[in-house]
Amino acid sequence: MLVARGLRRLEVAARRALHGFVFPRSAASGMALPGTAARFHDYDAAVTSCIERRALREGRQVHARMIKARYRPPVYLATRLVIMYIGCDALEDARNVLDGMPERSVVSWTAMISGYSQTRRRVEALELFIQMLRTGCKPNEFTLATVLTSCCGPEGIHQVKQVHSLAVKTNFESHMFVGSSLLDMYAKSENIQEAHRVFDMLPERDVVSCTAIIYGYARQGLDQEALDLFRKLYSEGMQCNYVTFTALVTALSGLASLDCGKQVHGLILRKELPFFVVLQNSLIDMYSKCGKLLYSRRVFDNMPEKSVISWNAMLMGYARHGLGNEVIRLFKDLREEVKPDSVTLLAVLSGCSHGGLVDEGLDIFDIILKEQSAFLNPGHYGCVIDLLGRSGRLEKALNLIENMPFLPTPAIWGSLLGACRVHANVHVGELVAQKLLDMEPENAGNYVILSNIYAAAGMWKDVFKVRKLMLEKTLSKEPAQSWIILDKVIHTFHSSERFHPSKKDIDAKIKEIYVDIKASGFVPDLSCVLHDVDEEQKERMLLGHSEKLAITFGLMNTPPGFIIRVIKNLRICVDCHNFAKFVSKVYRREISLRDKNRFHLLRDGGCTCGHYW
DNA sequence: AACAATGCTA
Repeated sequence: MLVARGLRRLEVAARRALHGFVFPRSAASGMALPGTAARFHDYDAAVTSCIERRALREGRQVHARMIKARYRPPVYLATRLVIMYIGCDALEDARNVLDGMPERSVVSWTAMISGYSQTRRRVEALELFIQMLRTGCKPNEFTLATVLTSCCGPEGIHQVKQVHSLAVKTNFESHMFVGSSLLDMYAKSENIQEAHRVFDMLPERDVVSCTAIIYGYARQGLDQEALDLFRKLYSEGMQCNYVTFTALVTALSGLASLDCGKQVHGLILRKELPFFVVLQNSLIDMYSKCGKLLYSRRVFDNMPEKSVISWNAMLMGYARHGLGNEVIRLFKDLREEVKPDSVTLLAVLSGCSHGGLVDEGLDIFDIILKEQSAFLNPGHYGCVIDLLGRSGRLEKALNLIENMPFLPTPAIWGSLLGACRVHANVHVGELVAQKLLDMEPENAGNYVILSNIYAAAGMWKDVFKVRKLMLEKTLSKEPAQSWIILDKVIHTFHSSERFHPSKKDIDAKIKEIYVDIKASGFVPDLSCVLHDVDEEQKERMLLGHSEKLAITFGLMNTPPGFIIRVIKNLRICVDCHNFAKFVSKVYRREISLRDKNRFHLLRDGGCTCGHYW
């Protein structure tokens, strides 16, 4: 029985994955309606049949027949009606039946709460749950597991804690379904310690709880921890299904570890799982974030069925790598297969921006404005402002911000400020910076860019003013770090790294490189240093940047001709970008640099970003 | 009646 249920769940999941959550409905009516003299068993059989076939129209007829015959269904049968309506996505009808019930069972309440939960109507789910408690009905393990999935709004953590305490009182805390849901919700509200504590308390570790905790780490960006935990649980014999692998692959996208990614992909292939769109989508994304677009494309091309997300993941991959023409080509193919959504449009605009296809991007934006403007959100405008900024049309960008149907977000102003830096426009830059500093006075990055703009214009007095402002506010930015993966070992570097075991060798090598590239024309960009120190010290500080250390380490530890893949957690600094360009030329090495936003592929002194990022 | 679930830009 249990096994059969498990298999059905799997099948349901597979169908959902394949058909994008749309269940096939029964086509023709094949059921005789209960007659006027019908009794409980006749109605029960009819409603059950409708539940199984998700036959809404017939269900309504049965319900109407009951009313017409003045038949008052007992709690059980009325509950079945609620379940029937929910299964047919007719939530309002279900609610009407529930509200009309003189008595309700735990099952009736829970079914309705579950209906709201599954359709993301969280507020209604929680309100109904509270109403249920007020009437004195005691929740059971089904209710708690269900209602928890609705505790993920902004107030989520408080709600989770309340339901948690209720679970403790009712002794369901360690119930597998309740516990899994609980740990997942803690993880979703960024409370991974508590999530792990709940996980450790569960009587056993099943696929769902293991997957939820691994996903929890991956979602927080604790990718290394997610991978380590998977390794541990896997060696302890944990069961895996396609959701587990989806979680794992997501963690690997964050780590950008191509070797681990390939290894896990191999493991997945050996498991001979049936086809799941979701898992394949995560593989497309993983390979593109590891810098292997060819593999992404191979996964993409081999999919027997694609969802719009598959296309979007592939588009984003091309966009991240600055391959604008590929984005536009794939977008054309996409429109013949699926309906674009707002993420598709974002990917296309972002692809045009990263690929330097300014006019093409603006044309596409015009078409979108005419045909699908309902899809547009501030993000799309952000991409277009970036596009205008790239081509130096800063006034136009400013104009668009003022006339768009949204309030500008800090990110949008930030994008324009970056453009002002690239095009050395102090006038617009000051204007934009003023808005931005008002909105996020604590964001150190904005001060840095403004001071870069002043520095590029030689306005040293103003540079000093901005620095002073920063010092007064004692702002600190997220510490920069870069990493490189060699032989499946992750080597992480921080600025002015002091603890790496190869520190001495790296220092020696970086000085050697410095001499070589300077001889080829490299000039350090001192405006990248914001500390008020003398020039010699500035040069020394620049050499300590984490991406330079990682590149140097890669150059030392890989054979000639080997591509150096470095990942950075923030945007790459101008001086380091220049450094990498010269290294690629002088040492004849390709360098793939993934920063927070995109890939830079440096080859023979040039970069795929076109020097705008 | 119930737990985990892919893509998101400057």
